[in-house]
Amino acid sequence: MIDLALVRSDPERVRESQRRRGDDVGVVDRILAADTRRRAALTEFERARAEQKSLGRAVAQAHGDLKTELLARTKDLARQVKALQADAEAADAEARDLVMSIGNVVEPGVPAGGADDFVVLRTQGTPRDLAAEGVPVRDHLELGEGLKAIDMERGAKVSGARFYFLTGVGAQLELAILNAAMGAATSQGFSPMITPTLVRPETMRGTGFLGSHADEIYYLDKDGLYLTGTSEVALAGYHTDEILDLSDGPLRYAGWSACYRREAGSAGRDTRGIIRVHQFHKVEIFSYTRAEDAATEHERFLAIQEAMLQALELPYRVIDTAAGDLGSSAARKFDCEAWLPSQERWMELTSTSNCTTFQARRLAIRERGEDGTQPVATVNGTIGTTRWIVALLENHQQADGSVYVPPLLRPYLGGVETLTPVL
RNA sequence: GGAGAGUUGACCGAGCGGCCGAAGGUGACAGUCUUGAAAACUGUUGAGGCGUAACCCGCCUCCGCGGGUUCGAAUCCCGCACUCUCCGCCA
Repeated sequence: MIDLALVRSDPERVRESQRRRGDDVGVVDRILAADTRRRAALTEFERARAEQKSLGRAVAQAHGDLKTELLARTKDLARQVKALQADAEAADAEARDLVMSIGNVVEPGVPAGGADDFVVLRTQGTPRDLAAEGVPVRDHLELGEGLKAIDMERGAKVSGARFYFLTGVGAQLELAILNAAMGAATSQGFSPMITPTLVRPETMRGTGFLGSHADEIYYLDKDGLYLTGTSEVALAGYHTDEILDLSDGPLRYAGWSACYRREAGSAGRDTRGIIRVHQFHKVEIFSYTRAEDAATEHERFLAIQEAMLQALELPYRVIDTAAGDLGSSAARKFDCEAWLPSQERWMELTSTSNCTTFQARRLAIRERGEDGTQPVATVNGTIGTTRWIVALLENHQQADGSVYVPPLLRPYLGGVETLTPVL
């Protein structure tokens, strides 16, 4: 939820944000109109209510005829107050719905446009020339099957399309990635967390995921619970309705969880292997910071992500996502994309979003300031997922179908330097 | 799944249908005292909103959430969520 005060004081800034996102600009003026109605209705209700209260106090002290007379007046007033309250509540709900309907105000510097209008900030490492090395390019599934690491067929048999088993070294590889990520996060001061993956509607709504992406989310009708697509949801909900003490710096958490995604709009895309699946694991870092420190924290997240990818010796590029491709909560988003040799394209491995005060406003998460409280900012980012297996297998493949293991992961794989095919 | 008890501010905890946004305590902050600290004493200390752009001030809302009764609800009634205890069931 954006700041209503900002809409009032600087509507043009909000209009510009909507324009860059490619969203409805007219909503800004509808918000202003609704807010005017809301305040008028509220003032009227409050005036009537104040009268009712003072009359009520008089009733309590009056006796006899005077009391009877006063009671006659209050009855009518009570009806009036009730009606005015209903008006005020309706006007408030209307204004609130409108404010809730728009995405976060994008940060200055965010490229305008849609999914293809990202800006490449830098490219790190060089994709191998596999042909020159005499390595026949195998994709991650072929490599994974050779290693007996990935079993798609049985995944489909048991659960359907986009499900899989990780077996043997495949399972170990995933645990290695996640453990390395958890280790990196804790050494950077993030508290390790294992989070719930089923959440209440209020939590899902509060984190901004029930907007345009609602179709992406699994819902358990019998229980009224949503399956989360990222531990960001639980980590953001963790401090709902709290006033935090950030005087010792940001609160930093690293959440490990299974993630569930319906992939409703992506039929036919990335159908081979484990690039796009319904269930995977992820380690997510998450910070609650002061609003003025959020951009710095965001850069910090990106640096941690890049350090992970470099330690895994993966060639990648960093993109600054265009406004139209941002989630509703994000004011700015950086993705790291690794090279995918089998498809000769870049594939997203990490994403980090600065949500500024958008989520915190919805979830009522504040900090105590000089005078009163103010909403905090939230920042989130990926530092390890199942999908990283894809990039590792493909980029580190050898001519014989074996796969080089970067040193960071070896401690989790019994010290081996190479994964070799099972014949 | 069944039965019972509970949910009040940062925390503990009292609360009669009518000066109750709520006693008392703890904590925190400030002051007095002290070379300094502790102790003691004194004071301050919830959130959201409207008037209003800001101050002062005034007003409204909030006692788990949502309804209802009433001139008037933290208090009475109904529903829901959550917590705890016991029983049952399953690990």
